[in-house]
Amino acid sequence: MQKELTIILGPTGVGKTDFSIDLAKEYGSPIINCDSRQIYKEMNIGTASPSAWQLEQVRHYFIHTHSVVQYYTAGLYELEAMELLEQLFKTHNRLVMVGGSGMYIDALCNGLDDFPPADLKLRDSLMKRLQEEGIGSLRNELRVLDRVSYDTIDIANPQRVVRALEVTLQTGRKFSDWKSAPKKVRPFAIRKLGLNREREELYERINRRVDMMMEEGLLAEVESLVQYKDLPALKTVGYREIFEYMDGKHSLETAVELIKRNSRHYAKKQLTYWGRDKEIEWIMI
RNA sequence: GGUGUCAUAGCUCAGUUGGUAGAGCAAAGGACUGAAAAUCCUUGUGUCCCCGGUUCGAUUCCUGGUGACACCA
Repeated sequence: MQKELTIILGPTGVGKTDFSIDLAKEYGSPIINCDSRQIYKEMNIGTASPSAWQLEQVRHYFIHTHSVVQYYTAGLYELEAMELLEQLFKTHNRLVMVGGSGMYIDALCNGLDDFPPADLKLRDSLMKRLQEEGIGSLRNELRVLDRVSYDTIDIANPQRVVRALEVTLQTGRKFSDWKSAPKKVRPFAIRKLGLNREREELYERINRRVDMMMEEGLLAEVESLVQYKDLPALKTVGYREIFEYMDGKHSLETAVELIKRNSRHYAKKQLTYWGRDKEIEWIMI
């Protein structure tokens, strides 16, 4: 029998968790998470992770399994998740995956090119140059070292310029050359189910959920993570705004409003990301 | 009741020495190959509160009205 992976995706707050548990029960499948923040054991309330009760219903993978102090990326996720799927498909024909991180999903479905692991020291020094010399300097260097990337990537986006330069300098091979590989073919079928709701309803759910997070103790959760506030994992909606409140940048009330707004922005950004993926079957709830 | 200030985009406000107007936020659209809940790009027509007056022309000046706020009674 053909092995099949069903991926449930959709904007934050749409109701993926409940949907995935129902489907997993129907399929007799565990749930593989592909949410880039629920992976972290330190982040619970603010990432709207499944509740303890929900976790008892179905076996979950990649929920609270990693630490924010680890450097984690879509590339590592691709490797770990593929290995897990290989194991699970030995005993299952159908598996359920759920999450909202578009890039993690793409990494799993199509694979990323085999860049070497990032050299974080090099990245830091490039970031420092970005601050001191401005983006123009880095752009010029990229134009000399890798003209194709210079012409094709979003040159206005510092993160992209730094990344292209970082790979080129680190490997001695142009970033654009690394990207030429075709998509990887997976040894199982993939079905993508996209959940969506009327925009207004989605936004109301998001706003309400943020209030609930505050009632459940989001403030205390974030306060307990101050020591990690500068790590990439903590640059996350719901955490960043409260760190800013703790720094006196705005009131707690304002922080909550900002979390709501930024969550709405995030939901919209997710929908834009998936807009071009024609493989997704959309379900309006 | 009197005096004063204000009334412009969904919100907060700027501005037009008289030639029908623009910022921030909200909102909408887009990009995306190891930071991705990240990072970046694009989009601003609205009875300029209402009636009248002056004027070639009023959102702008003037009379009156309405509403909000402040102070005085």
